[in-house]
Amino acid sequence: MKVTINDVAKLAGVSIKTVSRVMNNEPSVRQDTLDKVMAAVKQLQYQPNAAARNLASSKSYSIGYVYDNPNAYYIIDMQNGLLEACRKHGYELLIHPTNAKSSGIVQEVLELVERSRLAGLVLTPPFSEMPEIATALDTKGIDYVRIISGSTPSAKLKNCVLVDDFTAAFRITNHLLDQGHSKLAFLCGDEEHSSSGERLAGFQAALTKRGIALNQDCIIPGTYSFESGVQGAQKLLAMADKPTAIFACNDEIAAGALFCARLSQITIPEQLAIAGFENSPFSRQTWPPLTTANQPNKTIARQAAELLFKASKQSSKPSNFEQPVFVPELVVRESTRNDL
Amino acid sequence: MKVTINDVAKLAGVSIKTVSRVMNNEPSVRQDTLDKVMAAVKQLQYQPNAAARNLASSKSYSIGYVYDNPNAYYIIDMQNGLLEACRKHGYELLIHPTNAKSSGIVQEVLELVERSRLAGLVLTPPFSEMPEIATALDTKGIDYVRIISGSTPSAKLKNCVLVDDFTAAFRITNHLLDQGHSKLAFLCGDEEHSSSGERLAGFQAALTKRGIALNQDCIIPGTYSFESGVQGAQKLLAMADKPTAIFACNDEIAAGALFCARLSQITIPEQLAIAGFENSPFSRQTWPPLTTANQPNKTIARQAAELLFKASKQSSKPSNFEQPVFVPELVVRESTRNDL
DNA sequence: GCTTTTTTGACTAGCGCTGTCATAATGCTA
DNA sequence: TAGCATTATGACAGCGCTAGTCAAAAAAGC
Repeated sequence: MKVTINDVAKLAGVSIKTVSRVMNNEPSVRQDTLDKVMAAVKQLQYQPNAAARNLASSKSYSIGYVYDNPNAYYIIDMQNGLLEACRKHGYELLIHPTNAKSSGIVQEVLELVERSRLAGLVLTPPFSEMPEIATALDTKGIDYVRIISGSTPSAKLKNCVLVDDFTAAFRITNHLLDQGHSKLAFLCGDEEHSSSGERLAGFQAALTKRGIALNQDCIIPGTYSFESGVQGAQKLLAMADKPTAIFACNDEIAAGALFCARLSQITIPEQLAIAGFENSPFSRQTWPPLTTANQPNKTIARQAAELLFKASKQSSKPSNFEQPVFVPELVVRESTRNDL
Repeated sequence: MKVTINDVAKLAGVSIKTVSRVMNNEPSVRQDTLDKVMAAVKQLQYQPNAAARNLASSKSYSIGYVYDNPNAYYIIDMQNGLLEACRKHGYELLIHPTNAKSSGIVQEVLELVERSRLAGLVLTPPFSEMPEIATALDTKGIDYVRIISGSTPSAKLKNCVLVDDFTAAFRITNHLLDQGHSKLAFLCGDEEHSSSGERLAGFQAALTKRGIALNQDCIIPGTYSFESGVQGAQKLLAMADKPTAIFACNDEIAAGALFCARLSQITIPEQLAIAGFENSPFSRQTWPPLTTANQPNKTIARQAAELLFKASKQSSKPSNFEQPVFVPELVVRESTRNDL
């Protein structure tokens, strides 16, 4: 029933210690003994007891995913990506949704790591952008990888996976301009998410480059939610000089804007173009479908986890970090295509 | 730094074993020693080491959630509900998405439990409806709770949380009939999910009760997906004698039907009423918003976990199971309200 | 064939906790 | 208040594994 390291050792005709060496990828094991052991492992379907391992080595084989994000699609994608990497490397994933705005958040994260003996943490916005968390983790020597908005790797951004929101937003905006729009508006996401700021910056840069003036009233603060999109669009559509194109900070906001436009009997894309960001499933399910930028969350998450594993294995080399950069690609759909 | 049970014992002036007793809510600890220990625990912020506990007791403090469901909102709600219960009882949650249709699924689940030393499993459709899984778990003596479609508690459905899809569907259909519709259609979900069958049964029962004939061609097989809704609606709208109301098996299908109707220039709800099921966030985000049935997934999940904990604590009493029944409530919105 | 290097094994000592069972403290009865 | 039944507490072994130390064995090098 329960297979222990002993059984494997016996079957392979080697000592416990050797099996242990194999299981922990220690060097100085000959190829043929390694094969013998692996064969026995496979035959017995041996799975080392994580608890015992953990206890004996004070290493752990699980990582944590801390998040506070109302976007179900985002979370699921992230989770699946992390899980994929975890399975590959024999780790477990502990999910920890929490409230980013609670006062004891740093303490909470620290306790989580300690209590569950985590090997490391994957942080998404807004946690990945909270310096107090990074500092606390650094101090305690806890490994972590942040998924963060940015385009240029740098030392300060060690252990980060970057998502180049700026460039993606720049391209979306260009697309809007290419459609002949000149009165553009921007619906922001939560301001504590730097992605919102980056996307806005990309938007502005594109306008500037084309020499198109931006009415500052057309930048509407908001949150990453459908409701925020509805309200933001309401404000915009109430303006005397209505914009003809809206760039929403994510698909949910865009869907809200679409909803509002429909309420106001405005046709999309003829009277108003709307673009979103993220390429979440419902950007395909609105009517008309949304132009957006494809943010490969699952892949991003997988990379983040891989980085974390790499880090915790050679935790001595701190500066040698890769910093993958993802640039979400433009996806054009009917919500902006008035040329069709 | 690292607080062990030893430190607590010393500070409280008792033996390690007594602290252990307190931590495990064992009886026969006097009130005053209990207080002393609790004080020490609080002062040191002691958190028992799960790995050591696990190893020593061969009990485990984590449960698994096995799922295969493309519906992000559903998963997130379930997860959050489970997590809530887990936190309350000091358990951890291990999530395990997988493919229900893979051939080795029973084996996979069994291995999962063994490898991760799980205290039990929460199963949602379609896993909760696979007899081979229930049998395998029973044989191995593994605790589990199923979330399943049904209205009447029974011995066969021990360790189940029931969702009364039949009654909810009956009510939705009644609502449709109350709006004056007589040509109704039904868009099914995956047939391996019994919820689809139950909802269809409720639908049919309501029609029968009112003496309204149902055109069998108006029952369209499908899956729980947006695309399926689009395709299903396409078929219905191509019929010579179009239905005037569609009951979709869930909100996603309904959204797909809505999408299709829009493509066909059909106005909702004037020319066609559409109802969904589940009350997921986007039932509020379509245009017009969807009439649906509110399925309290988070609460359901919490209950399921609570049941599981109860079961694993007193695993000797098998028949004494509660079987909570949830009846999703009708939520009327614009997609069916042609009286307004 | 002999030395050097690389692999392997036997053994030991925990990791932090729980289970068992013996012992001590307390409560109860007469 | 002795004498017994209870209840509360503690000593100790051990869960399955890792890690370190050496020593023995095997392979490689000259």
